[in-house]
Amino acid sequence: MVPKGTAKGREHPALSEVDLVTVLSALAEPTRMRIVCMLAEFEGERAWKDIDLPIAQSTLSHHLKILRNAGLIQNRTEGTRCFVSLRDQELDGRFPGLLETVLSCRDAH
Amino acid sequence: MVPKGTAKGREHPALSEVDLVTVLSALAEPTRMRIVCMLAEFEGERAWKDIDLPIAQSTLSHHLKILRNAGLIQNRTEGTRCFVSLRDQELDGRFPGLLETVLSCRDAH
DNA sequence: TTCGATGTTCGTCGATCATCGAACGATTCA
DNA sequence: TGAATCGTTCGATGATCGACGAACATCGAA
Repeated sequence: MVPKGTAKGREHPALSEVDLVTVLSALAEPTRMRIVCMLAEFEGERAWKDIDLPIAQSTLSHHLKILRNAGLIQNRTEGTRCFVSLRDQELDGRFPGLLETVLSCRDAH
Repeated sequence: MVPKGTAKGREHPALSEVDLVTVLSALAEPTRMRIVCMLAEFEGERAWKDIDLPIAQSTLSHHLKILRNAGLIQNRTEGTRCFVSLRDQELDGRFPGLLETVLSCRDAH
């Protein structure tokens, strides 16, 4: 049962099926926290390639998968390119204030 | 440099030295989340012995240590007994709204 | 069709983690 | 002093995690 629209196996779970602990686990890792902060600053999509961190491509893909499974981000494919963005609106519906609060705590250093 | 008041090596870090990711990591585990929720419901101290979960004593002690190191809880010794409570006020000073938001998200199932 | 670019998946490695029982240290009580 | 209680620490075990390179799949361009 592979989704037909996207050839690559990226799945975005319904947020109703996402657990709070899963979200916190996704955020409880420095690299992933950086990614989420980076996406929050840009208020929109960010190209996959523009996420430049000192890690291997496969490692970045791994982290993005975890963030995706936690309902924190979503992917959009355009040809061979890929764009990433936060699911902040939906997330706020499921966990009101959570992402905003975490990000504000993070901003305060 | 062992604290003299408490013979057992329980240390409570200054919240200024606690990292956000550390707090999230501490919360990102089902058993520890249950403990924090349990303490939040009681608005005050809870006796160590009254934290009855289906885990071994040593495991519980381990989880409490992690919560302690993350600045989430504090211990008070009275004779041979031990009482645990949230550091919610201090925590709110360091990470405004964080604990409250997380707990409200948790309450909402 | 062949090539290059883009992400994902696979297999592996070392590190960290949750869990337990056993041993330990501190304290109270007899 | 001796015994019991309470909580921590130690050591071991199996599971999970982050990291990487290599292989793979998809798509656009030549």
